[in-house]
Amino acid sequence: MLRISKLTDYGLVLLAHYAAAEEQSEAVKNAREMAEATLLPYPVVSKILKTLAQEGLLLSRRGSKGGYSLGLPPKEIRVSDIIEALEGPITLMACTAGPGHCEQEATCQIRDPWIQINGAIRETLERITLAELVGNSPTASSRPTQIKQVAIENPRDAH
Amino acid sequence: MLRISKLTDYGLVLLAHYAAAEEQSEAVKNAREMAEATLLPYPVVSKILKTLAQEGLLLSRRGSKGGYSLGLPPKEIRVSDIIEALEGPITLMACTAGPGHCEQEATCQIRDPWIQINGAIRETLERITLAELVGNSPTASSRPTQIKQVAIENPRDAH
DNA sequence: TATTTACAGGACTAACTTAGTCCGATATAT
DNA sequence: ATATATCGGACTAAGTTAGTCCTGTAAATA
Ligand code: FES
Ligand code: FES
Repeated sequence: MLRISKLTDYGLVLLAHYAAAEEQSEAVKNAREMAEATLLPYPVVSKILKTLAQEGLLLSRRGSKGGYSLGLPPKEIRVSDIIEALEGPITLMACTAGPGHCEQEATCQIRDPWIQINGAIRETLERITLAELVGNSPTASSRPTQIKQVAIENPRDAH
Repeated sequence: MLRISKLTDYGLVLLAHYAAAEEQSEAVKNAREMAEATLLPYPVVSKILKTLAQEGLLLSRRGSKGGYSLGLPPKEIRVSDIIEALEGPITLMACTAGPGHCEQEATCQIRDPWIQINGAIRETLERITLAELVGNSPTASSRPTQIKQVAIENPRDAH
């Protein structure tokens, strides 16, 4: 079903909350506050925020009055960055990750086009930022947000 | 990691073989022949072909000299059809499948944009056919195959 | 008609992945 | 000192996936 894990989904939701909080200059929120805001279990929220901090999407401050705040402006955090932080590279299948990952390589007819498809999907996710996710696209008021698709060049046409 | 299951991957590969076989008027191939061609275990191939036949992407003929052949011309089989046949609707997360699937709905800020993203990815996969996958796009000789991305309209701009 | 071939349908298992919990250590503010 | 919160990682239960196997049925052939 071509899915993203629940934890990653939570991560998106959590970062969206941080982006919204930042607008109201309440940048620092700890894991407990976020758990309450999202109705998610505290240990789960804690685990996800830790990972996001490791990956630089959040800044952490320890100790009393500690918590997390966004590590970058919402406009500079791409949806693809969030997904990659929580579940690694965006690859639909083993063989799109690089040579030697797929046992079918020897007899496979469709590796190259599939790599192109994978790239198109990844680029779609690269073109959406956290700012757009929470409705603060700089273009939002003037025209519809365009998530432009990337043209896929068929490698078989290249010669 | 945003993945497609191995079985679905195999299904793509198998259908690509059928598309290639059809060009050489060897339309009917049984599961054993396909297992040999792809180096996949016979039971696995058999299981996948059964499902694809159920879903109408392959036609089956039982008995001696039986086997499977494409149920539609390669140009009319979309990559999204194949994925949906083998793993159900293309939904990245529970909440993109419809209301009532996601426990976060009550507090969620990002459901609408996420549905748009999901749609863009699905449409990307709808625009690629099996014919293009095996290199027989009608446009392939004249210009690069363009997998056009779908513009995502931000629902927040709609009013 | 008997036999062989091949799909149909579905039960079943082992391996793997994911979701979620828990704990001891460390850093910070008061 | 003490309370607060993150850090880092181990751990478990539940769910999913990949792969196998078996019995039944349809078709071709001799
Ligand atoms: S190389 Fe992996 S499916 Fe083709
Ligand atoms: S994440 Fe499911 S409704 Fe928002």
